[in-house]
Amino acid sequence: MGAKTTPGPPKARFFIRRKPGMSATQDARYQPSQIEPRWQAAWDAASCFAARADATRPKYYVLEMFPYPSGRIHIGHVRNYTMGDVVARYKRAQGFSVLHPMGWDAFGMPAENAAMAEGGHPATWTYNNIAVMKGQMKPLGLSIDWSREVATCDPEYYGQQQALFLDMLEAGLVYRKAGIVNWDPVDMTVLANEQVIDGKGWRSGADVERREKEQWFFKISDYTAELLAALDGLKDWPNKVKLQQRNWIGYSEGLRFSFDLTEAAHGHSGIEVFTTRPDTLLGASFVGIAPDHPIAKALEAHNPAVAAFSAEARKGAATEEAMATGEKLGFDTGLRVRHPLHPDWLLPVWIANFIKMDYGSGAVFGCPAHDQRDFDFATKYALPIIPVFVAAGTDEAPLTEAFVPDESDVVHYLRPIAGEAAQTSAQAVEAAIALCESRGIGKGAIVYKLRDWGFSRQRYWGCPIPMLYCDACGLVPEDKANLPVRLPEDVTFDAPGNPLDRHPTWRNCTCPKCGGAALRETDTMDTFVDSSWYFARFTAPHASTPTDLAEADYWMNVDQYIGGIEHAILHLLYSRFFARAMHKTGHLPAKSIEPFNALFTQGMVTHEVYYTRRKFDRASTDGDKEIQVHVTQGVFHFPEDVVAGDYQGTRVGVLKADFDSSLSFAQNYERVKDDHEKAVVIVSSVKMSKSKRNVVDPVAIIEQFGADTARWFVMSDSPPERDVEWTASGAEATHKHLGRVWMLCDRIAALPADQPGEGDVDLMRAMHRAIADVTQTIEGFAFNKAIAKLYEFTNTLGRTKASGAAQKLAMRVLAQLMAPMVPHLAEDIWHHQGGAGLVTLAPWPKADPAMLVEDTVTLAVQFNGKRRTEITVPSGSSNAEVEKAALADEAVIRGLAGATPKKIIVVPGRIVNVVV
RNA sequence: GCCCGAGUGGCGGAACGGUAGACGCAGGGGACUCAAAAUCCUCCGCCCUAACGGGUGUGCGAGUUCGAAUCUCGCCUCGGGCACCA
Repeated sequence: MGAKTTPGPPKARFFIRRKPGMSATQDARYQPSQIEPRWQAAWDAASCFAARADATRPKYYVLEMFPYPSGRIHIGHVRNYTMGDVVARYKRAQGFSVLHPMGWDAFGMPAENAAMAEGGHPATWTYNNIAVMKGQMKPLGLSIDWSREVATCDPEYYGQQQALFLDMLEAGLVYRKAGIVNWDPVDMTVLANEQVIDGKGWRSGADVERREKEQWFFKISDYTAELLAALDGLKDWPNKVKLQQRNWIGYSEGLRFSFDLTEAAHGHSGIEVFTTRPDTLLGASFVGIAPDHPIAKALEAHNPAVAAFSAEARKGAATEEAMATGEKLGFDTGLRVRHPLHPDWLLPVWIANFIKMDYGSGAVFGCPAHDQRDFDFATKYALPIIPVFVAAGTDEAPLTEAFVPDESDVVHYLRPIAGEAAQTSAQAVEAAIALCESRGIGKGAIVYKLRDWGFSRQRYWGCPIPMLYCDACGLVPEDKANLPVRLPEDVTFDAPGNPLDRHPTWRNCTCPKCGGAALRETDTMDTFVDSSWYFARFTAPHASTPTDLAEADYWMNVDQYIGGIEHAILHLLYSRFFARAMHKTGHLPAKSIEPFNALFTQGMVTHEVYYTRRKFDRASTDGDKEIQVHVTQGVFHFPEDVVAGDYQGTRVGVLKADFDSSLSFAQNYERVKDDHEKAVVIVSSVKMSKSKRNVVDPVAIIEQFGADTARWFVMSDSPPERDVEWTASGAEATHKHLGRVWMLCDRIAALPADQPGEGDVDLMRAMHRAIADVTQTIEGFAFNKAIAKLYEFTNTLGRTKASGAAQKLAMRVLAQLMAPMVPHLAEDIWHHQGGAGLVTLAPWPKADPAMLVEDTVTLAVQFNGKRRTEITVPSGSSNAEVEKAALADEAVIRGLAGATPKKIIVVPGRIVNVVV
């Protein structure tokens, strides 16, 4: 931490003073390290957080996306789980029966990579990490029902996942087919389309190759239309997420029809295409097919020139460079098709690299005049460019680029198929589809970008797919009685590829159908399968079926789901599909096909980056010459090694090793500012990463300041959906504030209960206002505003002269309102103020509406909308009374200078506007 | 290229179309102290003024309105998502 005031923990340097009346057990200092473990033990002893299905109470299920057990908790985890915990504790106090579970997304490649790098077994690595991370999370005091903890790598979990798989297989939602897959050459496994980012594997970053392979698929396409339509019903999801899902599903409306080949080729008499622009059919100049189109494949087998071209086109399609430059490559097959509207009009058939086999039918008709991609292609290969329409009021002229107007713009059709000469393209498309259908040329069709989810992975550390290969019976599902199909423990990671393939005996098994010898499937499931149903498993984590319907019926749906925006597409779309599949197979009730009622996507925790520069010369070559080049390299520093501060308006730093604490920061900086190896440059906040060394370790924070400080800090200032910057001074200020609250509690506890005072009504008004505001802001996920209100109320309470009894009451309520954010401190205050039992179990306070009304109200007075002065009137004054009071005001009289106002607008409780 | 979102003090951020800058951080001044830390008081958008007070101000430009940070239109900048999708 770069604190320039207090570099170390706030220990022996505090001035300790005992006050009369201080309780014997209470020290004068706020010491979270003593308070926090004590109250955590008290919560455990009272099993405050065990979720019980209680038919007499409303339930509330709050869930944060479960973590991958990487080995250490991150400050982002702290923010994520604290948000969930604030909601859980608040809802519990509101009388809900709350389910707030935690588990581990425990399968996946890092465990295997660790086994490869360091030896050992993925299971050992994973379970060790879980133990460490759980140990780091526990001190946060999260109100989690740990009895429901699950790890997806536990056979108890993945065995039920296998049962679910078998049910889905039976329901026709799983199939196997050969297809072109995305192959990650580094991780040596298949990736889903969603896991390919800019042509690279989402984990390895390696260029993804296209390979043909037998794959297992989930039939997500059965639900495409529904998954799209149901997004509209998700009222409490961020629009951003719904939009991303909509784009991903990718809805297109158009016409599907065939071009007849002049001569049948390799058993094909025609080429089916899909188009969203049938209105441009008379602008056709070629038909393009994908290199993987069946006709192209057949030609390839007979023609080496086609084979050479296709090989080039396939290679190019996957590389980033090809996608960036967008170079169009084509090969004229020599085949010809007839235009459906004019059988004598022949069009050439080209193989083109920009056409994808897995969208539409893998073939398009090219209309260069109205599609930029086709235009580029036609220009390169000298194909005709025939305009179908022109902008309204213009004549036909040679095109330099494709003319693609907005679909709601009216254009003038030179070569219309149907409809008026002047119409929008949306109207023309509709008319063209109707005409084509009536003439038997194709059919209106809807096409989606979303494809089935290929989920087999050639890895060890995943859920085995419970299928067998029997010579006699073929592909056979494993008998449910034999589940779980366990991963073998004796595996090696000394060679690339899947260790299950290499295992000497694991594959050998008995066919449940015929009793003969069979071989197991060695592919395992994508880890996204594991996370697609864990929320349902939490409702009955130890049931002997995937779920227990009675429990699922009580607890589902997840009322509030909280997690990162990075899961907007993959995890959330898969989970929505799984919920439907689980309903179809009888594992979830109908109400749960949309499993997450409300979704909240939180921002990241960021930190500024500190670096110094190292300059040196390095030998290099320039052509044949040996030369010296000057190199500048940034050297990153950890926050705890830097003292940051302000120097002449710029935020800069000094390395702690160079810092002389007897001098001011400016003096320190002046000593190093001309030395680039010592003067620390600070760049604004970015996502924490190990390579930039701008990481803040939550464990260190908790040790230094306590869990409550960490919790309060990550909830304050920034709205939860936005990124929050972690600053050393901010964390320290938070700690000081909590210390002040603690001292205030101490002072109020020492007051005699019968001590008289004045301003009780004002204090009670402030208290009820605070209850109302904090309640409302927590409900709205505006935790930063809730905290601002708590600061305000604390300041009021700190200044009040009210009676002892009123102050004690206000202090107890303050503890209750703070409890969701800082539960340990709240318990301590509650205890010292004589609150009954645990504040965690106390019912949430209710604001008295009568106490929210003030006696008087202050109104601003404007002249023509500009604020001039303000007046105070009794609340409930009529508009006429307010107007009279305003006109009697000295500043208003002065401002009017004898003139008569044209109009006076009175907004009750808000404003008076005098129009002159 | 297409689709979203956001621009408010030195900083994080508040503001049912109604007193812009709540609350916090940082900073200035003061009290206490031999001193420091801690604590407390106080000031704090910018410009003019000794002060009272006035002007100006929510990325830029228009518009709607008695009144716009907020609504509409057009720009600019930044961030995010998708992308040879037929």
